[in-house]
Amino acid sequence: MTAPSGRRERKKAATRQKIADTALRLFLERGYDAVGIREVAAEADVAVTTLFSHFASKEALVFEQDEDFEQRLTQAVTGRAPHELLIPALRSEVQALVRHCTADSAAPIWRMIDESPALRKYEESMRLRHAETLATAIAADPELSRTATASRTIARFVIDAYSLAREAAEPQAAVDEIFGMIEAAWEATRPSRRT
Amino acid sequence: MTAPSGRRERKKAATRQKIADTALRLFLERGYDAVGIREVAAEADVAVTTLFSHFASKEALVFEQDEDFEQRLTQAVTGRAPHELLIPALRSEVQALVRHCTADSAAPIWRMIDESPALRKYEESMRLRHAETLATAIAADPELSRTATASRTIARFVIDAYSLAREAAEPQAAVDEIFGMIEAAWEATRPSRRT
DNA sequence: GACCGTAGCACTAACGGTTAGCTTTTAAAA
DNA sequence: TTTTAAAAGCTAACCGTTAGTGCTACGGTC
Repeated sequence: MTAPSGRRERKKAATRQKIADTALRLFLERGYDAVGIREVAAEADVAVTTLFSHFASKEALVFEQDEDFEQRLTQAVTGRAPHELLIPALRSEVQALVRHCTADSAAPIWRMIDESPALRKYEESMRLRHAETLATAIAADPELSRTATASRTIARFVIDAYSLAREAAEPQAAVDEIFGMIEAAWEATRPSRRT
Repeated sequence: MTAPSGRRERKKAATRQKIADTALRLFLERGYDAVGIREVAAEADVAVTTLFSHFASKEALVFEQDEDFEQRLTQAVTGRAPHELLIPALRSEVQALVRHCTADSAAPIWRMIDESPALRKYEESMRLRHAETLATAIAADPELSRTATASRTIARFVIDAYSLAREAAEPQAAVDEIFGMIEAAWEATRPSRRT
């Protein structure tokens, strides 16, 4: 029960991947709204219930690897070198993430997302989850020692930076501009010391 | 056609109000998820299609007067006294909004919202709409003259302040804390002058 | 006051995402 | 091998939402 040793896991992962690939392909070919769940399931040769045992909702099919995103952000906090400053670390991670999702190859997917209200909504609440996770990581860092509110706030601001930059005319420049503001906000929360 | 003169409008408004009141009552009595649209319509004595001609979705029944919220925020920008500073004006407006929705009388409604994922999602995307509206108001103010990105960013931050403070242990204090950060971020965007 | 145009509402029937209940397959453990 | 439980399947339904179609009554016009 504690040592899951192989084949079953591989098959499950394969099924999951096949569903995700099929879904994305159909969505890009004919539009997200024009493709039904029953159709995706049929094309991936699985039952509808199987599809929903792998993905919580139709929208989740599109944001298949959103956990990567979440982990990269928290990694930027928890995995940074000793005494490496928080904001610059987050800035370069967000820079990378924005570059990644404004790349030409990702364009059709994001166009699809922007065009579907359901997908936009889903992404928005995903971002809030990510902000909460990031806030927890920031609040847990003993080097930083900020209040819970300050941690949550900065986390939100960082996620906002990602979201705003992605939609800006010049994403890279927008990241820099917004992080200038975040840097200032962060400095304003520096706890007063007695040293 | 241009002079809507009375009875029809009153009847329509009455129907709308009756639906909203009935829905809210049922939702609070038995829980948002436990009450179906068909049931709300029956209790309000209208057809389901009528209900949907007044409200775009089930969630919209709960956020009936969200336009007030939006207008109060933009008013805080466009309607402030000459030379009155932007951030303090927004701060007191957000302070008022937070006080309003953390009042005891509003508690059951917000508890209901917090407990329903659908309602949370809906509120989240509502907030993004509000942020965009606010951003437009800020960008349009000639006294401020900030970039489009800076305007959007500050607008997001302000909406974040509202949302974070509402959930904080001490909402009023949280507003002050977050607005301290926003103030700093805003200062960082001050356009360089040649005076 | 009679006459249209149309806004508001009703009804039925359906569509699409999602879930519950129950059975079958199949990998892993004994 | 036998047992067990996870993974997958099928059916049938629930619920929010919408299309299609008509009826009714109000508002403006002659």
